[in-house]
Order: sequence, then C-alpha cells, then structure tokens
Amino acid sequence: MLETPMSNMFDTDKLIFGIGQVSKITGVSSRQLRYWEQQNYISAIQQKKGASRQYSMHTLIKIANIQRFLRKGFTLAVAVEKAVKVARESPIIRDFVKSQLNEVRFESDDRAVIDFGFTDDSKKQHVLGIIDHGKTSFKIEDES
DNA sequence: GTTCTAACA
DNA sequence: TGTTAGAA
Repeated sequence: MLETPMSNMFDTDKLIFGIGQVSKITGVSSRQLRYWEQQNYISAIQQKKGASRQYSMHTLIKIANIQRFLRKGFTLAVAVEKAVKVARESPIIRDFVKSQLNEVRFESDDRAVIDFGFTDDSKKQHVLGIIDHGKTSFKIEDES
C-alpha cells in the first residue's frame, strides 16, 4: 500500500492511550480494563512486566464499543462479540463509502443530499442519500 | 500523582 | 466489580 501523505493530517492509528485516559474517555474502570485483558477480550500494546498498559486507537474504539453494548444491557461476552463484529465491518463500510462518495449538498437547514455517484457503468442514474429532518432515505436520480 | 499486582469487604 | 494495600 502506497503512502498518501495529504489524505490524512495525522495517522490516528499511531496514537497511544494510557489506562487512565482510556478509562476517562470510555467510562470503563481501570479494574475492568485489566479484567477484560485477563479474559482475553482486549489486549494492550507490547508491555513488559509491571509496566503501564498502553492501548492503540483500535483497541480504544473496541473498548468504547464494548461499553456501548454493555450499557444496552448485553452481557460482557456478547458485548465483546458485537464489538469484534463492528471492528470487522467498519473498514468495509468506510472503504465503500469513501470510494462511492462524490459530494454532499446542503439544500436547507434541515435537508442534505449525499451524492453516491452512478448506479453502474452505464452512468445514467445517480444514487442519492437523503437526510431530511433527521430522517434518511435513498433516491435514484436520472442524469440531467 | 499514576499504575501495577494481589487480595478481599 | 469496587476498593485497598504496598511497591514501582
């Protein structure tokens, strides 16, 4: 994979967080973080014995998602499963949207239209994502 | 002051 | 899971 310097100002994957920061950010106690690690639900970055744990951005997000599912009432084991699934789906969705997204048009204070490009190679129709008063929907528009 | 491990109301 | 103890 070739580097694309201008695409991202920072490489967020290189950010590291201490256990205290992760706890403050996600609302998960340090006690829980150590326990989850012991249960192999999460893992800290390469650490020596007794050294402070450090977490990657990826792990931080995973922890935040686990917490999200816990608050929804799921058990820890299930919350972890769901977080793992999200982690697997996220890059797929992100890459797809990134490759399809053309532009976003703000048509009014509470209406925006996302242009997802052509439906196919015939290039006769556009796929539009509509956000109107918080409600979302898709729309196929003929090329004008 | 923060984090670590281990133990326990 | 929270809290506490003693060490790093």
